[in-house]
Amino acid sequence: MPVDLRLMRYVVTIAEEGGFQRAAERLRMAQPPLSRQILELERHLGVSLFHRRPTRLTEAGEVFVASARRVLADADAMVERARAAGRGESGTVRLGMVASAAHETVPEVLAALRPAHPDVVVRAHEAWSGELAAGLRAGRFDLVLGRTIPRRPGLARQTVRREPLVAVVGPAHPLAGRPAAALSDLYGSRLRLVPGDVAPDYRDMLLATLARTGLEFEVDDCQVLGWRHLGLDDGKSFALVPGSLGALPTADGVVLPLTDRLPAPDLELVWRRDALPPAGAAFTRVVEATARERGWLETAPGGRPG
Amino acid sequence: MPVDLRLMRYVVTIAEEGGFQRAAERLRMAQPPLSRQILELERHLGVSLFHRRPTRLTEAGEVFVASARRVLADADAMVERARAAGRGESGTVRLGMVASAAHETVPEVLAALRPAHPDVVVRAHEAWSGELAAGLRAGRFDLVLGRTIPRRPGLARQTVRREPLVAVVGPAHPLAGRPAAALSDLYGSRLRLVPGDVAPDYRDMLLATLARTGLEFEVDDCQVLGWRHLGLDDGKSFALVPGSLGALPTADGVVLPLTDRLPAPDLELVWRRDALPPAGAAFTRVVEATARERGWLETAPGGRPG
DNA sequence: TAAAAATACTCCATAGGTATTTTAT
DNA sequence: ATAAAATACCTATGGAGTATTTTTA
Repeated sequence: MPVDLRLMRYVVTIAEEGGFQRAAERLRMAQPPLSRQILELERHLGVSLFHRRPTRLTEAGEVFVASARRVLADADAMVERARAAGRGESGTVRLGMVASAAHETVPEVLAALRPAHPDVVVRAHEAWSGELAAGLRAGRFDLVLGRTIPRRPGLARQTVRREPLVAVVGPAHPLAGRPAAALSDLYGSRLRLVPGDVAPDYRDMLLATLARTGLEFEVDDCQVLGWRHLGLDDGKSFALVPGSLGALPTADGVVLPLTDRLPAPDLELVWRRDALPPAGAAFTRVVEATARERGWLETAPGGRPG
Repeated sequence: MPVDLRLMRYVVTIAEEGGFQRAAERLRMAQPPLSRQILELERHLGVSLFHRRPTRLTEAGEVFVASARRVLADADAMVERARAAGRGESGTVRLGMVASAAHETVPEVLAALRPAHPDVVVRAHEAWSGELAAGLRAGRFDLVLGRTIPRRPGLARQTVRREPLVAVVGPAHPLAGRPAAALSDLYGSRLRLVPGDVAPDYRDMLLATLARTGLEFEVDDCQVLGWRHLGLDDGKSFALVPGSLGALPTADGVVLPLTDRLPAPDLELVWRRDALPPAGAAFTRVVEATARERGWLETAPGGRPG
């Protein structure tokens, strides 16, 4: 005979009402089954919980009631917590993101998330585009913020931010110090590019955008990964990065806005349609609201990439 | 539909086994009813707890399981705690005691109780015999340690300590400083006695014992109650107290052992047979053991009062 | 296609109801 | 004498079983 919550409620109610009859009324039942249930419970426990006539708790009954109150309150709270988790009000989001989102976009989203969903924990991991797509498919990420995550059936996405590309040159570069430059000014400089094995789609997208300008650049792959090791100190190399990353202080780079207003690939939030936890859904709603508030989606003057 | 412990056990087991079939086996039941119960629970909560094929917890399920484990452990512990309370391993004993027990007897009993029953709390109140008997009848005390509690049907008792009376005199009394005295040496001194309204039976018992000696004493009631205000400084008064109280340092008294070895009324533990809490029963067992160990029941040379 | 969960139905154990007796004040 | 709890017996809800279908990896 399991001691279940129903019996705990019975004992607590009898203790509160000070009698079986009144307790039975409050429990919307008749007195005899209540008496019988308690007697069976007492027999099962091997202790009597109540003195009878008048009805008063025994020492064991006091102990039982004290614990039962805790258990009942816990059980109630549990139901509410589970429902809240189902609504995405608590839980963990495993977020993968490119470096160009980690600098400005994600911190602003997290700042908006905290007051709205204080019990949602975000575990953010920075990774290259290739790793993001793979991690999403393998279930290591719930959500991914990236720029050229391939479209596949089963993946849902939402554009988060459109922004222009800016050039970064080393301090020794002839254009260093200029307030802005046209892409044609950089002709003859070498384009330092992320290697194809870690972000093939991003690399292809960037090269396609450049191809549309009609200008051809010598391309040189970065050997040391990371936005802080672009290798620009030779005075004749440049890199192209999304505008929101341009403000990031780098060890060897000087930002050079482009008058061409070349668009960077859209920053998108991507998730597996069949595996989005409720907290992740809440996260997407916050991202959407933040993007609208900050005007991240207003099309840049240079147009958007097709 | 109440979320009871049975359903919690189901969810926890499915989570642990990683599947409905294996969980059903461990729960000694068939798989279909288990599936149905979980589906109904999920419908009731408005959240799904498991992803199916493969079976894995949702965020809400994680929350549910974490809470359910706590609740189940609490419920189990509750049953054990209630049983322990029923065996007297925890609980509160409301003890009434005369001052002559508070000094030496009760502290030694409590010292023996603590290691044996660490969760039994004793609330000890010092009171005169009359108040002890009344408090016991009224249910204010579970147990009473007194010397002349009247015998009544429904009251159970157990002798705790037999000891001789000693005389106490003031520093100015002619016998002060003597190592001992015979009762006859005190002839002519005034007997300071507890007033009849607070301890009538004790007073009567003492006077009867004295009457059997053949000596008659002038009797003078104490006006200020308390063993520290015997009023002995006139140099011609004395009091008679149980021996274990004689060692108590008093402001105005000097102990004078009696060669007559007059027995004090037995110190007895008394309780209502119908209202002894389990912790009280444990207390009586400890008292009995302590009395045996300390030799409190060895009859004093002077014999015992009949 | 094979393994696992969901559906359809059936049954029965037990929580609860009604009538009555017992018990303690 | 009366009020409250216990006992006896009955009813029916819902939890569990068996057979089967559906699903997706």
